[in-house]
Amino acid sequence: VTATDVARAAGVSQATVSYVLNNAPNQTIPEQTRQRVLAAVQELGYTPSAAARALRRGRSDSVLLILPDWPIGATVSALIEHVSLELERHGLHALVRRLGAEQPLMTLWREIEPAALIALGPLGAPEGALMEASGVPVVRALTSAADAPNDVFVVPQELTGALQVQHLAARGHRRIGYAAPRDQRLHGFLHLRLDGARRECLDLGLDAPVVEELELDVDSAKRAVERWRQLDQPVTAVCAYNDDYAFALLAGMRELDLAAPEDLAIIGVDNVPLAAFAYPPLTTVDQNIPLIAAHLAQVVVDQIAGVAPPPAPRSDAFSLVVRASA
Amino acid sequence: VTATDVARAAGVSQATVSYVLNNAPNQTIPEQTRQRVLAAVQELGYTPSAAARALRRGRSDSVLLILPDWPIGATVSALIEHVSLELERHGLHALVRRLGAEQPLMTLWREIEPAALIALGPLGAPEGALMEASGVPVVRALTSAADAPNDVFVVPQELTGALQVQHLAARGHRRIGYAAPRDQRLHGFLHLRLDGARRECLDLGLDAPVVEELELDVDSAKRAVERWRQLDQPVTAVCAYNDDYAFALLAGMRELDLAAPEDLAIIGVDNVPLAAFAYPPLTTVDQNIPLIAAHLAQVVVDQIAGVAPPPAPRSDAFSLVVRASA
DNA sequence: CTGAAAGCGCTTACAG
DNA sequence: CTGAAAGCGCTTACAG
Repeated sequence: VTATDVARAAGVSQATVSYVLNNAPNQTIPEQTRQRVLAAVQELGYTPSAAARALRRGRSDSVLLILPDWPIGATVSALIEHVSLELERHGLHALVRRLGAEQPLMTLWREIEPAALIALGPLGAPEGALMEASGVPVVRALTSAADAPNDVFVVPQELTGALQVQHLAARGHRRIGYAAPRDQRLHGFLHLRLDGARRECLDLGLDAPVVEELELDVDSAKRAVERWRQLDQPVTAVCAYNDDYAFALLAGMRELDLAAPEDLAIIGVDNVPLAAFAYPPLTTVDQNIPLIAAHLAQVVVDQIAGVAPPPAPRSDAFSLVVRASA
Repeated sequence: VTATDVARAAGVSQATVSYVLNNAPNQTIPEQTRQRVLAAVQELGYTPSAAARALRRGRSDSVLLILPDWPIGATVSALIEHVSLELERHGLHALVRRLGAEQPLMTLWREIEPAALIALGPLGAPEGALMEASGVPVVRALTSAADAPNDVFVVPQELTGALQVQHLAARGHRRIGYAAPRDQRLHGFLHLRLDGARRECLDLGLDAPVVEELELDVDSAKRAVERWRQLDQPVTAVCAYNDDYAFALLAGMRELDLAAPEDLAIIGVDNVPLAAFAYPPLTTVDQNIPLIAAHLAQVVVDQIAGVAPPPAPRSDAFSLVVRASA
C-alpha cells in the first residue's frame, strides 16, 4: 500500500497525501481534505517507505550510534537502549555499531546517509573531521574533554567523582584512594571522573586522591589494596572507577581478610543491578540513565532541526546510593 | 559519488557497474571489464546507496531484532552485540527494538521492509502470523517450545539446567533445589532451563528438583533459602535460573549466616563478568555467546538465501565454570 | 488550494 | 557481452 493508494482512496493527488503527512510548509491544506487523507491512511494502514523517503531526501531516518572499541558495561548498554527508544519516539532509528568493526565507518556512513551520528567515545581523526564537515550533526557523548575539544555534549562525568569524595569525606575519611583501570582505552573517560574527585578533594581541603591502577581481577585488586595500606599515611577509603572495579576490590579485600568499610571503605559508580548483592552491599553513585538518554536524544533531534539544544542535566543526573561498603 | 560516476570513470554503462558489484547471475562480464569497474569503485570510494537498493528491491538490508518486553541482562546484551556484528559481516544491519515500544511493530515492518526478523521472545499472535505469512524470514530464538511450536531456531537452553544438575550430582548432592524467578514474563524461558534440570535429575535417579520462586531481592532470596532448609529432606544444592538470582541467593544466605557450598551449594547460569567477584566466587554455566550469535546470524543469512541452515550448536554452546560456590 | 512531473540511485528484464 | 530504459515510492519546486 503506497501513497498513491491513499490518494485514490481519499480522492486527492499523491502530492497532497505527502503534504498532509509531512505538514509541508508553504502548503495550506483545508481541514476537510486533511481529514480525508488521514482517514484513508488509517483505513489502509499506510506507512511511508523509509527507503523512498531516504532516497528522495538524500538522508535517512537512521542515527548512527558509534560505540568505542572497549568493553561496555551494563550502564552503557542501558544508555544505548534508552537512547534508541527516545530516538524512535522522534521517528529516528538507531543503528548501533562498534568502532573497529569489519566495515569502515565511512562506508557505513555513505551507505546509510544517516540523519545524525552519536559517538560514545572518540572517533578516528580523519573520519571524525570528514563527517563533521558534512553538515550532518555529529554529537559526541561520554568522551573526555581532551578527546573532543569542541564537544557538543558531554555527560558531566566529573560529578561522579565529586559525589564519591563528598560521601567519603562526610563519613570522616581524610585519606582517599582512587582505583583506576589500567586499560588505556578507558583513560579518556577515567580522567573525567578522576578530575572530579581531585577537584572535590581540593575544595574540601583534603590531600589529592592516591591513584592506583588495576586490572579487573582479584589478584590485581588485592595488590592495589595492599599498596594503599602500606602508605605512610594509609588510605582509609577508595573511590572505584565503577562498580565492576568496586566488586574486584571487595573480592581482593576478602583475600586479605579485610572488611569494608572498617578496614577500607569502597564506593563505586553505576549502581549495577548486582550492587545490592555485593558483600558488603555496595555504596555507589547511580546514574540516571533514562534522564541522560532523553537529553542525548533531544540534543540529536534539535541538531537535526537546527534548534539550540537544552542545557545538559547536571546534579539530577547522578545520585548517591548508600549501602554498607562506605 | 554514484554508480554513474563509477561507470563514467570505468568507461562502461551504469548497468555494468551494478552487474559487477552484485555478481549478477545470467551476466557474463569479462575479467578485464570487471577489474576496470572494481578499480574505479576503489578509486572513487564508491558505496551503493542503501536507500536506492532497498527501494528498487522492495526490501532493505535491515534485520529487525525484536526483544521481549522483559528486563534483559548482560548475556542477552552480549548476544545482541555479537549478532549485530555477525550480520554486519554479511552486509546486513541489525535494527534492535523492544516489543511494546511506542511504535507498533507492524508499522516499523512496513516502513523498513526488513530482510528478516529475529524474535528474541514471543511475538504477538496477530503480528507474528502476518509477518510469517509475508515470505520474509522470521527466526525465533530464545523462545520456549510452547511459544513457538514451529520454531526455526531455539538455543538449547535445557542444556544449562542439565549441566547444572550434572555438576551438583558429581559433587555428591542428591537433593537439589531450583531457584525460579517469580516474574511471569521469564517463565517461557525458565521452563526450558528447568525442564533440562528435571530431565537430568530423572536420568541420574535423583528426586525432581524442589522449585522455589523468588524475586530479585535479598529478602525474597533469604526466604527461599529458609524454605529449602526446612524441608523434611533439606535441599543441599540449588540451581539458580541465572547468575543474578545466584547472587541474590548468596546474599540471602549471608543474612542467615549460611555459607556456600557447605550449607548450601549454589550454581548459576551466564558467567556474568562479576561472577568471579561473588562471595564465594560463583560456579556457573558459561554460554558461548559468540558461537550462539554466529549460528543465529547464519540461520538468518541462510533463510534469506533460501538455503538450509546448519544444525544448532549443542554441547559446545555451554560449558561449566567451576569456582567455589558449588 | 491542488496536481502533474521531475528526479533521488539503484536493479533488472530486454533489445541489440 | 553491453547498454538504454523502466520503475521502485517518495518529496518538492512549479504551473495552474
